[in-house]
Amino acid sequence: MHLSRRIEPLYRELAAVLREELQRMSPGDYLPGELQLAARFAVNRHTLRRAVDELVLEGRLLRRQGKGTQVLAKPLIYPVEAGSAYSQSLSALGHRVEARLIERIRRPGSGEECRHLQLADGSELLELATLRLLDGQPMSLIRHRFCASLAPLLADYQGGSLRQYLGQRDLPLARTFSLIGARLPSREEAAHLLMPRHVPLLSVLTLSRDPAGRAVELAQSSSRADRFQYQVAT
Amino acid sequence: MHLSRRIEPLYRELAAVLREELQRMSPGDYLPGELQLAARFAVNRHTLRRAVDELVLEGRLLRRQGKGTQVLAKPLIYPVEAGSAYSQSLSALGHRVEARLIERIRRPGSGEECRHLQLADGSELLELATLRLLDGQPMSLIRHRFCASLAPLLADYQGGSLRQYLGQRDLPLARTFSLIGARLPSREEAAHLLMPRHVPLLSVLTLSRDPAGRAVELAQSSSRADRFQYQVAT
DNA sequence: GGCGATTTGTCCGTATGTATC
DNA sequence: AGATACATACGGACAAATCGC
Repeated sequence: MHLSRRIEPLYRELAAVLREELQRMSPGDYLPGELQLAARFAVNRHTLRRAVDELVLEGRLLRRQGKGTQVLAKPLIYPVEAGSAYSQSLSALGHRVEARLIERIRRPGSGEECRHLQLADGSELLELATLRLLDGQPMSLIRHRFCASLAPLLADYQGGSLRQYLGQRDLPLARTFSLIGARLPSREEAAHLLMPRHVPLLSVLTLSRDPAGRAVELAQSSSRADRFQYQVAT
Repeated sequence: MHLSRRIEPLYRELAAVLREELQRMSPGDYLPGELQLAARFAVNRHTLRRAVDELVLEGRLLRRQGKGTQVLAKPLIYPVEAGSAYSQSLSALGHRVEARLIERIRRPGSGEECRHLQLADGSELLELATLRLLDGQPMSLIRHRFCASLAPLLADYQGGSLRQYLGQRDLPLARTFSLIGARLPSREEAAHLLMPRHVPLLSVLTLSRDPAGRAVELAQSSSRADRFQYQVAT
């Protein structure tokens, strides 16, 4: 049925055409519907979808069921000072920083978590999950874990800088070490961060201590690697 | 035709089942064929393929046309001190470290490279590319860039620890800063590192200075994020 | 809020191409 | 050359999310 032996599969040729056309579109624009595009290229809708899959995987398009497929902006990279608090270094650069609390749960800690926090194995932890936005764009997810005894102190936290919140309540924190890795996002993480599945997350595990040296917070931040770099000064 | 409203799409449920079953298989094992698996779960082959797609994207499976679909090894993660020399921290832990020189070229530096190295714009650079292996497994690619005037000093380098080589020639180096990011490998990088395209690289740009404070080496290391984490102590 | 219309998401069926052994 | 495996492409159907009326 195929007219000639193509060197490239059809869906990849389509992807190349679309990729080229995207450059003449503006971020935020919507692609024509799938049926419409499939008709234009005279291919089956599945073949067109497969082509669009490629561009979604490359981070160029965002698909939303019921709405359409949108052209994404080319990402900027924000270098973040690894040593300082999350919000400070960026807002100092004139960026608008937001932190939204998206989850607050109590649960028993894993062995490793309790070890880091110097708690007895299986101690109850308070976990807060926050979504960080930079200039309105979702950038990072952070899971903060505290000993559950700190729950009263954190009861009023609803968003904004967590470091500042704790500092105002006489619990200033300082980082003691960080473990930096990278991985692909889970489906939930990708959904929260409005990002494609294939773009890596830069993942940083940090342990923070109070002035007396007690381990207080174990935080796991996961940031879009296409928008973030961590800078470590020595 | 659907029996009930599923919370998760079928292909994701299948993926979860397969992911679980993979843990009882050994690296190198082949999955049963797609038709066979589809029959076992009583789904269409496309639906099964979609489930396997998920696991391939997660880096758990390797598909090869005509051969089959193979279980990949669960990677070990080596924490590496970000501040110290590459070889030292790992060989101290009892790992076998190798460095192979794979390229040596002279070329004009880009604006950014020259700026970091405090050279005039367009100055000639010497670039060495090394492949690092840990316990026989390729782990990292490093591109070292020096001012070309150092070429005589580096003429004899053929592999092994570069820091040690320079230290023995009265040019000890110390890191001044690191910029850490993550990205997916290029086709070439994936080939050198014998890794799948969808596993992220942890990428670290470091500038090193000699005891007099002169910027000497700009190094860009790219390490398999499924095997490496960087540890930063503060 | 309800109700279509539109758009993307999932699933099935079938056929054929291509790589490997 | 034949068998088997994955890859691509076509087709149809319905589900689920979104939006406007």
